[in-house]
Amino acid sequence: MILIISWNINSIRKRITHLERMMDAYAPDVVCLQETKTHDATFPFDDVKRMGFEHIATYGYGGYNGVAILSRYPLSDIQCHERRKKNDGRHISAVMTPENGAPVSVHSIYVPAGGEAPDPRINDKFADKLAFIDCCADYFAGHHGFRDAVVLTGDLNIAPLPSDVWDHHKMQKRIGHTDHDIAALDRLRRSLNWTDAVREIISPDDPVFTWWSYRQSEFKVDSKGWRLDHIWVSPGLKDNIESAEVLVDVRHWTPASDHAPVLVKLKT
DNA sequence: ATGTCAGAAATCTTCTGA
Repeated sequence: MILIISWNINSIRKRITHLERMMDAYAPDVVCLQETKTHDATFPFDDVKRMGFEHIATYGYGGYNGVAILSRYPLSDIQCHERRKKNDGRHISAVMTPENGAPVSVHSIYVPAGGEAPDPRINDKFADKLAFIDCCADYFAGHHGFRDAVVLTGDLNIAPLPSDVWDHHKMQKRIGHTDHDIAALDRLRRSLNWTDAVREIISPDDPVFTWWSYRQSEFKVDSKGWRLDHIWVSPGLKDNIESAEVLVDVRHWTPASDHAPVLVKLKT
């Protein structure tokens, strides 16, 4: 069994006690983080190692972005990926080898949010988001050697299904739920014939959210969110999905990240 | 336009990104 968590932590230094609490409560084997918001020089390596995660891969980018992989098991072939010719701390991967299991390739990805205007012709940030996703799709399509055991995780900043937002009609013109977003995410999904692990377990008819805005003063964590964070598996792992859930209660731990972790268990 | 966070650079506050 491999227990994987993906979490946009919104500053690992601000959230270090929450990270420890989550490790204790859910005992994951590997944790993929996004928005660590720290240079590698100020990454809290000692704290994370003390939690039992001695194998750490980080790709920091100062006060913004930043991704990491924290593992109980050895990591090899750590790669910080340049995407659309920018080195801005948005994609890291490593191969994790469990004690009594086969190696698994693990990816932690932070897709650009995309700004406000839902038209890539006038909104450079949105065009950059779509270009980033296409670069990831090209990369995975060219890496058939890893097809058997790959896990893609992260804040993909897209909610693809009507049940992934709290009001499908209202959100169709909002970045993250536009036709452009959904088409781009589908191109990425087809790049390696990925399976959306959460939707294998939870019916596509049921609302599932991983993000709730800080800006809604009366936000209801259970009812008014978006599913922006995902864990996908390659075809070779599709039949290994044992369970999947969003750790909604973590969104209530103050001071909270605006994202809740996603947890998937894989049979090995 | 608005709401609320986090980090940076420079202060007792404003900016940027989300």
